[in-house]
Amino acid sequence: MDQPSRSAGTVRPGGRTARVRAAVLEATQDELVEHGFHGLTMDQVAARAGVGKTTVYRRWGSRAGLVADLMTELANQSTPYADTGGIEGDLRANAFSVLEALNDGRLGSTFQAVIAAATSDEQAAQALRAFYLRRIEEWANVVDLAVKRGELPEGTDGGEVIRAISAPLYYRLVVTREPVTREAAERSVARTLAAARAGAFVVPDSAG
Amino acid sequence: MDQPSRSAGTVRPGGRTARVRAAVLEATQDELVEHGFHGLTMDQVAARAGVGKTTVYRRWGSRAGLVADLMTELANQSTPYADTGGIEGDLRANAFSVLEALNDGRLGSTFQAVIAAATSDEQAAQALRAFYLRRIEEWANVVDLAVKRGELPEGTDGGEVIRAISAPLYYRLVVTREPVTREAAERSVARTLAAARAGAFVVPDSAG
DNA sequence: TATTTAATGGAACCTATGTTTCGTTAAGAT
DNA sequence: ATCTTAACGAAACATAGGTTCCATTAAATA
Repeated sequence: MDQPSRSAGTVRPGGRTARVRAAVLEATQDELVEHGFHGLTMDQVAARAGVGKTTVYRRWGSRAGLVADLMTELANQSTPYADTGGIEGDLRANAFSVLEALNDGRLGSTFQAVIAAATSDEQAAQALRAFYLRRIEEWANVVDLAVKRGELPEGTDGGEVIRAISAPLYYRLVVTREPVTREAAERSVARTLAAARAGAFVVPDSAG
Repeated sequence: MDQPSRSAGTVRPGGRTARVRAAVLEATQDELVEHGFHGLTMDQVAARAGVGKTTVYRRWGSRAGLVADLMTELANQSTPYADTGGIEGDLRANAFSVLEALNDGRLGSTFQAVIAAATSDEQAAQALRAFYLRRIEEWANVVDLAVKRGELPEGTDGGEVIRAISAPLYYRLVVTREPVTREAAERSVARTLAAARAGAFVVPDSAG
């Protein structure tokens, strides 16, 4: 096979190629909603997208390649951090955006699929890591702003605060598989904020 | 096919049947370490276990069935909660036991596999949920003891505290796929404890 | 130790998944 | 408008993954 996903689609990305990609990613999401990552097949995706399966294999190579590309696509649509004027509002905005994403049929299924894929596929793992590290970095800004406003102690690690907001929600989604509720999101904010105010997110070697 | 994993192995569980199960679960773990859940095949497992593949299909039915059984087996080996005499020591003991498990080649691979399987298989999802809810319930005791000793506020939700200890570690393992370090475990304890002392884990309707 | 039959396992079998071939279509360039 | 060839897709093909059949082995019981 000619290199999947490398050569194909780069020289003439316009028109047909773009339409094929959109249709395939769309179909992939639909299939993930209905069958999960384990039940995802290249064949079904191709059929659903109205595209030759040869094309799907050529450009994406494998199921993991499909979900990795999907994740990359989502990364590009990432929304900027909120600025509500106060750290509590900002963190709530962050928690609720995660909450909504996880409970959205299409997005939630997609996240779970990529998480599953990433456990045994390096390509998917990288797409996943890239997505979250970018998102964390983006939202860490709200913490820096809060520190400047004097709402949180000097040296508070923004990235860690943002991780702490999301962690309990993903833990419920993927580990204990309990419903990810609005209350869970609110509690996560309250607890993270309590710890942050107590200085538990201050890193040893960062005093400016 | 006769009902997989229902009828088989229950009437004559001694001798050969037990040896087959042990060999198959052992082989499953080995395969998970080497190839991950996606690369796990019934065929390979059977060959590695030195067992007919018919047997594997008959008793476990699918890859998800294998990892679900593996998880059930681990649940039975679950160790009781620590009692170091202080809540900080107890929570550290909990965090370190999670840390060790996730960084252990065999256990870590197994957890990741079950998590992956659970995203699209209900049997695996149930085994996973059962394992963690049991573990959480078990360790929640250390929080109740701490409340009785006056170390934490009345009404502190033990299950939630234990979840909060683990969550950041699993989040790193499975979502951002960053290394799960000793420092991460220690930070998790410090932050959870700070929030707990501030009363952020007190549930509204539980004052005794 | 003999009997019954649960449980196993080799081998043949089948289907879905993945690959290769090659003719057709249309993007991009002139 | 014409040309070049990237990209697509139908169909034939290969094979790994999963299933069925039935003879063999050995638990459990007396």
